Amino acid sequence: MATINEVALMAGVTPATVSNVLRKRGRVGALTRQRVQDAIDALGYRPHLAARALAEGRAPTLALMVSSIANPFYPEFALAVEREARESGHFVIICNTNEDPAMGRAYLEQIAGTLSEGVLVTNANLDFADLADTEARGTPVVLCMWERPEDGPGLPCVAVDFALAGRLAASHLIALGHRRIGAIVGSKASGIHRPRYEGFVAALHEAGLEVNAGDVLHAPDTLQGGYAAARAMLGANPHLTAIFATNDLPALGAIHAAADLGFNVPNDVSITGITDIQLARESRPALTTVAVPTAEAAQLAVALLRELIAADPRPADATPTICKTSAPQLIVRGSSAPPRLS
Amino acid sequence: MATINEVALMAGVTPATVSNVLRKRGRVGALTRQRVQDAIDALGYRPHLAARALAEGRAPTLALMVSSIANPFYPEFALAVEREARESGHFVIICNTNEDPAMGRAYLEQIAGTLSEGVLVTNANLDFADLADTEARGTPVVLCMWERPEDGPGLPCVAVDFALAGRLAASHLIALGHRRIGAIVGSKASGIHRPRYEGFVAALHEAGLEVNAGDVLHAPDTLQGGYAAARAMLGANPHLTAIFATNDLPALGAIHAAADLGFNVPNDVSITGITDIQLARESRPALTTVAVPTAEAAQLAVALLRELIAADPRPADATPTICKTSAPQLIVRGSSAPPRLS
DNA sequence: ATGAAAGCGCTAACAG
DNA sequence: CTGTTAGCGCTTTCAT
Repeated sequence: MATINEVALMAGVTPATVSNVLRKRGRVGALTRQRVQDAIDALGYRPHLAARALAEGRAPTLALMVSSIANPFYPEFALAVEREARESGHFVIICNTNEDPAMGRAYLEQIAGTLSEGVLVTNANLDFADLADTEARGTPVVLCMWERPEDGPGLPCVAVDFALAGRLAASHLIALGHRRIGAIVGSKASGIHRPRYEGFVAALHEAGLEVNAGDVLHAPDTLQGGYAAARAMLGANPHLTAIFATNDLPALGAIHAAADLGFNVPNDVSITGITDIQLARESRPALTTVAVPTAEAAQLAVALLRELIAADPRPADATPTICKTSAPQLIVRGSSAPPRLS
Repeated sequence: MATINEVALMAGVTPATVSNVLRKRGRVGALTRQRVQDAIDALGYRPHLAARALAEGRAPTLALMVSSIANPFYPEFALAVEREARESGHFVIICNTNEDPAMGRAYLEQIAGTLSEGVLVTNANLDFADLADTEARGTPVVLCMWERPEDGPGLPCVAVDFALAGRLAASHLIALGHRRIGAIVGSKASGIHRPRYEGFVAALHEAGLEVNAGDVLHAPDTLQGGYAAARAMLGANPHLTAIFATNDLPALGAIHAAADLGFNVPNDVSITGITDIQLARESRPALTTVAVPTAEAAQLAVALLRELIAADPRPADATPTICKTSAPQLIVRGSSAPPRLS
């Protein structure tokens, strides 16, 4: 790897001039610039990013904390994050915590502020204290897609109106004529998917419908989780005509369960999800769901992170920014229909 | 962010001693070590990774080049890569090329050797010349899951026996009694999935079966691609009793197409894929496929990369290592069955 | 318009 | 066992 010194030597200038050429700082003669450029090309010189980071007192990367990139939701999110991060020349380091707070802490301690200039956190099961520490140590942290900002660690956050998402899905089912609607609620950690469920409940109440406790099941936020829950639910309550799930994956699992039990989806039972992951439109029947602005959230989160980085040193005691995405939107597909007349 | 100097100052020692404590180099008195440790704790000191990288002449990250992390295959792969990379203290930077060679080049030029110590390449549609340049500039590059090492850029490679994979899937269908088998072959770039298809053809020939040119369709390596291809294929050749796809995603698409055309899978038509992505076992009917050792390949690739990094300066004119994974394995699920008697 | 010099935070000899 | 000294490659005033 050629260094800036070698380039300078070859071009007969000092490293400072080479640096100026590189940063396009203008204050360089056309002829000199050409000589430098030639040397760069001849040597195949590329600036050493770690060195540059050190000299500039910044870091060229952002850390993206997720529980597992293999969870189908995150790849789409990560892609959008990377795209936006590139705008400011940042690279994205992907940090899988595997749901283990200790692993999350290890990541934060190692790279926050030393290799990554900022940290983006989605549902990675991290200790709030670790996040607060990171922030206190001077590295901006932004939460994204957090269910309830008000219950969080009090950090800057990009919020999605998940309550509205729940409400939209429920209203759709109600409008179709469903009166007995089961709910599969993500159970991971405490409170996850609470707002979605609350939106669901609110919509039912407004329509004068009861939420039967027996029709609400908590389940892991996975296909299998939804499958098991739906199986149990449909087995116990054959009068249900619809199932509301707080996430797409369990909803998809519920569709499988219904099929296995001999129910036709959507004619015997309607099923809805929330998020609109790729798979939602690609499975059969395609899933009626409430699309959450994933890419927009990612973009806003990175932009916010960037602002915080630029605002260094951050104004003390400022209340953390909460930034809202545009509203979630109902997407009607093949998994919902009016209930059978019976 | 506290620096090593501040720690040293507080502990009444020099930075060198602090460094020794950090690296557990032993040559430090118990009492001094304690004082240093206390200072570290008091200050919340964390070593600056960029600085360390610069001083050590190495980089703390590995670059993972993929075309798009949103392609369902990569997340599983990336997860395994990260897991293995952590073993040597490396972080993983995810580089989505979006199928654009120019974008791939930009990534390589920027981070190879300056922020990343090594580059892991899967199917990211990169110019071979760019890879060769990267390698020539001194940054180890390892190819992984490459279809045909012999046709590649002549770089170290972790190879999967994809021909065998094709053969296994085909043999399975033949053993079930299928005689007229269609093929959906990934068409992205030239030659992708060639070995898989060749394995398929070989198995058919050995069984004395013809490959009817009309029964072979090229399709994009996606669900929709497989859907369209299968629809066309089943529409034109109703005598087909099975479809062999060179990848899981198109196979899954084919299942949907068959269903939409009123065919029962597997009773009217059997369908097989290759890879065994998560979705293969989670969709209905679950996909009969040939599992490729994804995690193992990732692990081997990172290990190989590590070796090459350690072997710096690499022995010139050494022929690039080719490292083989264990064999792919047939996984029979619900999408394949004997053909109807008729 | 270009050069000289200092320093970012850390590590790695080598001395003592 | 601990301190001294020199960088790693780059940027950035401040001179000239």
